[in-house]
Amino acid sequence: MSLRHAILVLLQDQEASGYDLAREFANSIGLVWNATHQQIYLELGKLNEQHMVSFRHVPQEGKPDKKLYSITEDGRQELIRWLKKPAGPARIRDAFMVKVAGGQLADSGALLGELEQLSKQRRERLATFEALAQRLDEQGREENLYSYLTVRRGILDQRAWLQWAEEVRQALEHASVGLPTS
Amino acid sequence: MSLRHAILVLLQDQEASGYDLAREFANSIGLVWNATHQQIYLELGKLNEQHMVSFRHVPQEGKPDKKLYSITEDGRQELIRWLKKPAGPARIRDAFMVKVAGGQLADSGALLGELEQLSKQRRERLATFEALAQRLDEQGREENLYSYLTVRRGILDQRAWLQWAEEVRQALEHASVGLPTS
DNA sequence: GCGCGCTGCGCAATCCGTTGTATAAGCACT
DNA sequence: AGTGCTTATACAACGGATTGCGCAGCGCGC
Repeated sequence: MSLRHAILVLLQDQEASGYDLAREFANSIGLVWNATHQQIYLELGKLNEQHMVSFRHVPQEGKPDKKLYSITEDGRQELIRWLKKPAGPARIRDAFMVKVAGGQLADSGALLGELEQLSKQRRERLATFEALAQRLDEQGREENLYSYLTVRRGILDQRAWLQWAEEVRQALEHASVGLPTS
Repeated sequence: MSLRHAILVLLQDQEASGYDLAREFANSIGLVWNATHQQIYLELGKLNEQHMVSFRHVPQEGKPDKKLYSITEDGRQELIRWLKKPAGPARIRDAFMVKVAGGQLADSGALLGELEQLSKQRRERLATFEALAQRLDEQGREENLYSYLTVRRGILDQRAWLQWAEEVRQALEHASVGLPTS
């Protein structure tokens, strides 16, 4: 259970609403830990009850009011405590990979189409991360060291995936030559 | 929910016991989809009720009896149906990455130690995958195409991680020069 | 004028997944 | 003789995660 810790890490830099956090989970941190808005709102509620975060109401015009959360001293202590003990093993659930593994039964054309679509998403993400890395570098890499390293992980991950996708594309195009396209 | 589909993919090649599957989930497929033995036994039970797998009792001496499961025609149909529809997004839970992102509060020394340990595991995995890839290649890459591509994904993933780890190591060693080790 | 998408919050039900416990036999080490 | 690992299966309890639903107003395009 370290969704709470991921939230605390994000709140360390700046106060944020549940909605803000949900967006960050969909982008940057999403590469490493994902969560939906329902999960985040629930966890923020629990963290508040346990005095690890506090919030202030911010009325807005044209938009719904929001709650801006910030980390408390208790929250910071909990984060430090958690950082000290070894992290649990990384877990993944990649349905597309399962499909590739079972590819004999699949339609190569459909698989290639899906691969193209995912590649497009990965290329976009790569561009975003590269821009972000450059920005952090210009601002001073030392001050943003941990953010910079996290983004680097994202970049290397996207590149590795895209390289693999290229291998798959070539292999499947070869394999589907002369086969029915259906 | 595609633990069931991962199981069906594995059973496509050969019949296996719950224990066999658990081992495969801990190794090869574990890179892509992980599951514990309890989860697997439970899912096998459900798959059996829904006539997607069948099993035969195999009495053993010196060891407990086992149930060897194989995929049925219904199971194969379900797999094909699932392969046709687009895969859900990949999900990850990497607690160590969360720790790096929140690294300002952490002890660099401890983080470096954990990094070393994880690197060792990754290097071992890389060696296993490289050996497996070579074996598949010698047996004929065409016949084992989908297994080969899955293993390639594993190799590229480990290499990318190790490259990143090297960057982190250098950055943290720089950063911790002159700082208190506590 | 109508639908769609974005911003923003939240509840409820159900399903998935983890953790703990249990049984049972052989083998290796101390 | 005791401890712990491996093979092999399984139940029960709890907590985490997904899915479905609901409210609410603004802006954009057709």
